[in-house]
Amino acid sequence: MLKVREEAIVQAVNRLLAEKGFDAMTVDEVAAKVGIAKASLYKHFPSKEDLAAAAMVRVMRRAQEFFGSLPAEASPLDNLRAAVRWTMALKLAGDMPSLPSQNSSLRATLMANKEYMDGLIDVSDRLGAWIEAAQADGSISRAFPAIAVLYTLYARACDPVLEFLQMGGQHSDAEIIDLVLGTCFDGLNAR
Amino acid sequence: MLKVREEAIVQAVNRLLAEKGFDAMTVDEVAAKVGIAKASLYKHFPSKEDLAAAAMVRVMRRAQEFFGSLPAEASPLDNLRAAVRWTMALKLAGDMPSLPSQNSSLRATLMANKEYMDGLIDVSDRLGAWIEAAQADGSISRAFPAIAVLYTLYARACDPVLEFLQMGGQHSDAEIIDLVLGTCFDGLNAR
DNA sequence: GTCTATAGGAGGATAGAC
DNA sequence: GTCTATCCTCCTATAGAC
Repeated sequence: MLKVREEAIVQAVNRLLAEKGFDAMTVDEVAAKVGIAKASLYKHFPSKEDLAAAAMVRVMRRAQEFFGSLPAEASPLDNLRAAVRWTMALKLAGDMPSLPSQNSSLRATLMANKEYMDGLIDVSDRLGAWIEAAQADGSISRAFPAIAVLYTLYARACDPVLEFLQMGGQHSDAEIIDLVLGTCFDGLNAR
Repeated sequence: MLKVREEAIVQAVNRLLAEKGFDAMTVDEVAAKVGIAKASLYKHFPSKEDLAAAAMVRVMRRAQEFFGSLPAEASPLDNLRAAVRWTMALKLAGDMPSLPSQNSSLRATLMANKEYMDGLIDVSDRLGAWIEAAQADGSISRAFPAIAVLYTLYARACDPVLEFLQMGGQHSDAEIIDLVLGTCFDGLNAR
């Protein structure tokens, strides 16, 4: 019962974080969306920052589940592309929470959250291993440090190009994903 | 005299917008940075949104000046790469103001600002012309709609990869620019 | 046009009853 | 654990003297 209620809270937080971002989201909105009083929220989560952290933990878990669903025979590059596709689909669906990278109290709460940090490290390790394997087999360029490739992939989760193209209304979500995946892996230059 | 004072204000706003973003920036900080009282600020600019708009007008003007300084013999692709370089250098130097794309009162103020809108349209037109020329001469891939290319270039102005790499401390600003320029134009895949 | 002082309101968090 | 009612801080914006 408690778990169900808290899942509903975190889901509402997730949507609001995706829609408006952390700063613009208010705790009153979260309470209204869940349909409970604000004070009740604070019985479940001690602060707004912890609400956001719970949403991040949730999305990290979903990423790990997605990784588990990937076919074993896929190449490292296939896995990287699939991961980026999954991330962009989440964002286009309005389910990718977005946090400001500069907010320090939020950063502190996140980095103190063991579940989030463990998930982040696990996800980064898996992506990192695929990146190095893909560079070893020659599918990803060796000109870039693996960490730069990792950051570039992570950045697709908050790429404004996605929402701009979506707002334009000229392309379906699937087309947008293909487009941005193309610019990301193939580059803007003609091949 | 008034122009000098206002230029100092806008410069302070520009720095603060680059450092903390619009939401986290307070008018008190701006006043403190300039060294005048907050009420005096409001004699020059009617609102916080107008302060941000002035900073955006300034950066747009600087972009137009930069375009004017480009050599006439440069190819369209050269110009595009130079523009992205300039943008990223501005961001790495802490001089690229960053605004939340979802704030509606800010959007309204920006879109009501003729000087900003004219600058934005002029910049977009110049970039758009280079993009189409580069696609015509075969240097930029024709697989992407010109508007998607334009968005992709604009997005380098707020690319988190830049600050992440900068925070890592492993690369100089020049190396970071080369790296991200490489991922942007050449793609992650090996060529 | 600069200042001090303050209005006005939003929003995070808590008190205390049930 | 849920509610209502409130506290308190921060921040934008303005009043009014000089």
